[in-house]
Amino acid sequence: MTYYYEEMRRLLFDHYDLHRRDLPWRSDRNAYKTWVSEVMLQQTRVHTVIPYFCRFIQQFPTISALAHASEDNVLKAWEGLGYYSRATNLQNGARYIVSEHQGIFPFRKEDILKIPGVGPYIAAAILSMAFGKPEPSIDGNLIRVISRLHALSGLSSSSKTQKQIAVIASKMISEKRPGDFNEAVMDLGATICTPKSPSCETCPLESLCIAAHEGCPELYPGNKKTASLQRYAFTICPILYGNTVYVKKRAASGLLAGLYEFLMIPGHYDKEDLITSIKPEFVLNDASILSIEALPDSEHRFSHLIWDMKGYLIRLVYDNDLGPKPLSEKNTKGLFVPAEEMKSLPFPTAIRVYRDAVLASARDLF
DNA sequence: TGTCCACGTCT
DNA sequence: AAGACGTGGAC
Repeated sequence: MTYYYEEMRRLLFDHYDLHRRDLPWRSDRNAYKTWVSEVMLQQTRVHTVIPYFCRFIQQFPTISALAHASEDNVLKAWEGLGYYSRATNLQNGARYIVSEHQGIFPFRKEDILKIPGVGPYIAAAILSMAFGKPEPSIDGNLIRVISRLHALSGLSSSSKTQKQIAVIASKMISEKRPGDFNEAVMDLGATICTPKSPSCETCPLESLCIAAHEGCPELYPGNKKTASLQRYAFTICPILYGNTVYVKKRAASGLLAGLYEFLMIPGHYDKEDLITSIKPEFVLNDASILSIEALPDSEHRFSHLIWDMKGYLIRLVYDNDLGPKPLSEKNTKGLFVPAEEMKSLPFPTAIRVYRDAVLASARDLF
C-alpha cells in the first residue's frame, strides 16, 4: 500500500516537473502572497485571478500595507472579482496579524486557522506551500482526482465521503515536497482531470485510476442537485445633479457588502409612475426633476439569485441655489459625488452598465 | 439559451 | 448544518 502512494507521487511529480504552470504567486513565494492568491482562487479561475493578484500585490505589497489601507481601496482592487467578503476578511486578517503577531504571518496551524477568512483549505495551502508542512489542501481538484482514482461513488458532499477523502489525502501527500504536491494536484485538476471530458490519455496517473479504467471518469465525484434561481425585479435610478451623481454604500454584510450602488427601487416602473414610486423612499425637498431618460434593461445572474433590472437616468434641478444637500433618502445615507469619482469607488459588476451610462452622460455635459 | 465549475468560509 | 455569497468562461 505504501508503495502504491510512492508510485503515485513519483508519476505525479515527474509530470509536474515537466509541465508545471508558471503563475505569478509561484515565484518568490511567501506566506502573504500564498494567502492572497489562495483567497482569490476560491471559486475563481486562475485566468481571472492573475491580473487581480499582480495589481493587488503591487498596491499592497505587505501585510502591514494591506492592514493600513482604506476599506474602499481594498474593495476597489477587488472590484469585479466577486465574493466581496473575501476582500474585507483578507484586510481584517491583515489587521489581526498586525495586532496579534507583530505583522509576521504565523506558522502554527492553530494560529493560522484563527485568521479571519482562513479555513482548513487555505490553512493547508499556506502550511504546505510557504512552510513545507505535509498538509493536503482538500479542494475541488483533489476531491475530483481522489474520487476518480478510487471510483468513490458517494456524493462528495456526504460526510462519509469527506472523511474517506481526508484519509486518502493524508496518505497521498508528499512529506518531502508537500507544497509541490498540492500544486501538482491543482494543475492536474485544472488541465487534465477536468470536471467534463478529462484528458485521461495524457494523465500521469491514468495507470492507477479506476474511474479511467471503467471508462466514465466524468461520473465522479457524484453531482449535487441545482436549485432554480429566484428572480428579483429592481429599477435602477442613477440621479444626476449637474455632473454629480447620487451613490450610497451597501450594508457591511450580505449581498455585495460594502460596494456602492445607485438608488434601487424594488419592482419595475414605467417612466410615468417613477416619480410617485420614488416618493415613499426618497425625499426630493427643494429639487425638481428636469428629465428622466430610460436606460437599457439588463439582467444579472448571481450564484443564488437573479436581478432583473430596468434603469432610468434622472436629472435634477434645485429651486434654490444651495445644491444637492436637501435631497435625502429615508433611513439610509448616500451622497452626491462628481461622476468621475465613481471610477475610484467599488461598484458591483451587476450595475456596471448603468455606471458607464452615467459616466458617458456626465461627460456629455462638457 | 442554460448549466456547471466552484469544498471554501462564514453564519 | 444548510444556505449565503459573484463572476466569467466552457460547453
